[in-house]
Amino acid sequence: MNVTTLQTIADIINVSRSTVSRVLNNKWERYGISRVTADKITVLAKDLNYLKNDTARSLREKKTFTIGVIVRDITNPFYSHIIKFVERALYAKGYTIIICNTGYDLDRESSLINSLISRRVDGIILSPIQKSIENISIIKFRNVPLVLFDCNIDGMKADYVLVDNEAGTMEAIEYLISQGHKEIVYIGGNSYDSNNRLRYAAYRKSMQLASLSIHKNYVKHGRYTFKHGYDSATEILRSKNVPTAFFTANNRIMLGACKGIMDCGLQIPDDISIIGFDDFETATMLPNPLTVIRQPVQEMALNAVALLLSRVDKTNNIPYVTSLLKTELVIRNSTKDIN
Amino acid sequence: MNVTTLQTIADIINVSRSTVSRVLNNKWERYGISRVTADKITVLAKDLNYLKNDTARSLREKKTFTIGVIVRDITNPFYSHIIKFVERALYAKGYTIIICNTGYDLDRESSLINSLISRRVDGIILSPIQKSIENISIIKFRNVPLVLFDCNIDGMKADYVLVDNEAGTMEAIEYLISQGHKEIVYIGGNSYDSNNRLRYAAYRKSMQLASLSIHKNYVKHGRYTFKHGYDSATEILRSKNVPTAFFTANNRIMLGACKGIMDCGLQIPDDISIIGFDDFETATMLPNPLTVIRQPVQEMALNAVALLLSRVDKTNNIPYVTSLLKTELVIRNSTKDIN
DNA sequence: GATAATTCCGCCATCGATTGCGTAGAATTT
DNA sequence: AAATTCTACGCAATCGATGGCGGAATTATC
Repeated sequence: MNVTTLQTIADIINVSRSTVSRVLNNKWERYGISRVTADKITVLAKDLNYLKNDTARSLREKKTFTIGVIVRDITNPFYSHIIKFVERALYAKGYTIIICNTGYDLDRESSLINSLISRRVDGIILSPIQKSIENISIIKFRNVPLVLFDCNIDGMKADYVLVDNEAGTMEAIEYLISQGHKEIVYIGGNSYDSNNRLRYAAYRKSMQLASLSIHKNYVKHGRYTFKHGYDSATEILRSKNVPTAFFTANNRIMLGACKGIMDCGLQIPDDISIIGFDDFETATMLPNPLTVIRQPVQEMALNAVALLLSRVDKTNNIPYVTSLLKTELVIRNSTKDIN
Repeated sequence: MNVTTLQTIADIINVSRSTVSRVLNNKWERYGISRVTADKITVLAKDLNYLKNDTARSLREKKTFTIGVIVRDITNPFYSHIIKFVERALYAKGYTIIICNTGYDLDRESSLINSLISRRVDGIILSPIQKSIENISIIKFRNVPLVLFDCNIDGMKADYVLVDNEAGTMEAIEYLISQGHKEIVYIGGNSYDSNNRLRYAAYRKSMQLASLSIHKNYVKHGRYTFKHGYDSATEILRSKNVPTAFFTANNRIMLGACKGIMDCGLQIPDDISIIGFDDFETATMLPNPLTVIRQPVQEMALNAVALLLSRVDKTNNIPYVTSLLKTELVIRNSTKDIN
């Protein structure tokens, strides 16, 4: 049950633990330790299966080589892919990540943040809930390096990694309009969510630019869930005014809407066209592959990591950066030209 | 930039840090500290935003309240759901989880395990690759509590959380047979993977029990990927012997196979029936909702957590436990009765 | 032979929190 | 008044690794 520590090794070879530490950290030359001693230590450490104690090292160094990553929903492929890339990039730099899932719960987010700070993580990558302003303030108050992604918090100066929601949405809506659609539905997320607000604003802007009016029943805000997409779609399709196209604000809503459309006995894209935010694996699996707005997931992850590490490494006061990435309209086959 | 420590508080109130520690850990009564002092300390700690330093505590207590969770592919919904439930359950018990993604890479798994042990995690939940035996030995050698899930390693005694692959597969195959299918394809994962081996064996057994022969081109082992499913399905469907039903060993393969079937111009379930392992969100989204074998994800997660914590808490030597959970055949509409 | 220059490494404080053991002073008992 | 019992804490060691400063021992130089 006894674990090998520096002292164990030091005692056997009859040197001090400083010497052992220096050797095992490859600093023996700098400290003028003879090759003979160094070799003895190296060999013995291997024989004893010595593994450094990171908690001790962290305490002493005031650095844990740990990054906290907080997302809203780990089961959403958008986030799980982000996590995958973030983990990979950070691991390559010697960091470990602690992943937290808020499930869009503000209290939970707050408590997770406190826990991460208690653990003295070297930085936090956070996909905040819109109302997270106070939680975020705590992080800043503690001077913990922070990168926010996927959500803009009004009035909160910080480093951000975001996509250009406006351009992405407008490209999609204009594409629909170019195909002759005039009755376009918007099914979005929480009305206070920044992504949703921006996407909605862009939708309105595009419609306005084309002098198209928006039927008031054609806008549904709600949760980013399958159910919301499904319910909204069926409600609209069962009303007397039936639109020709749908725009959905995320992958879950899109899936729900598709299902709703199909359950109403309508075909995509023959009866209804649809475009949504987020690409995902099964987008190509529906009877007609879905046209989507792809977010550059890997790039977002890498940018977030790079931004964070630049804060972690240097104590410099770079001005806050917002990395605004472009989306891509992936045209498949879920819209129909009705001109 | 200075952080509040116990000493900071102690100095201001003129007590020792022991006293502060005892108060903040709610042990002041036990140590006979007056309520007056206790209150002063509590109030001041709040005023100064004191947050305990977990690295220090971990070092002293030889306990980190951290659990490592290693999965093969975090972007697979099966694992991301497991993680979600594991995280939630452990968080409720005061633990934080470090998530690692091996991507089916053995070296990476080894290196991740070492890193977790260096960090002195209190336990590890591992979804191993089949060849992980040496990696696992390291964990056992270090005496780190361990639960393996989703994969059985031959000859490795340990705590396991598994599903009953045999019963689950047989139920599915027998269901197909009961519908009159005789030509049933098996598209599986890596031939050395225990899940795949068991599922394959069960498939053979069911076929044999029904006195059905297995065409040698009707068995495809490979990677657990969309591509493998797609390629296998199209290859088989383009050959001269066309089967009537497919069995697929996981969600990714199933999706690929479905796409392959559709791309060959065939309909599910009219032309081809299909059943696969793993339930997933989009299973209901295809033209015809997919009949699948559902693994009890939440139960698996909770069992793994419970098992692990029982090892962490007590130093007792409970004999190894294998928690074998039942699957459920979720009948939707991807198979056709051809009797 | 004495001093200077190397070579090689140890001492000890430090990071922050957590107890086991002990004790000063007040209160109470005999 | 002496002895005993409480009350209310403090002291100091400990967890394991790190690094500044210093110094003994050996070799080189004059």
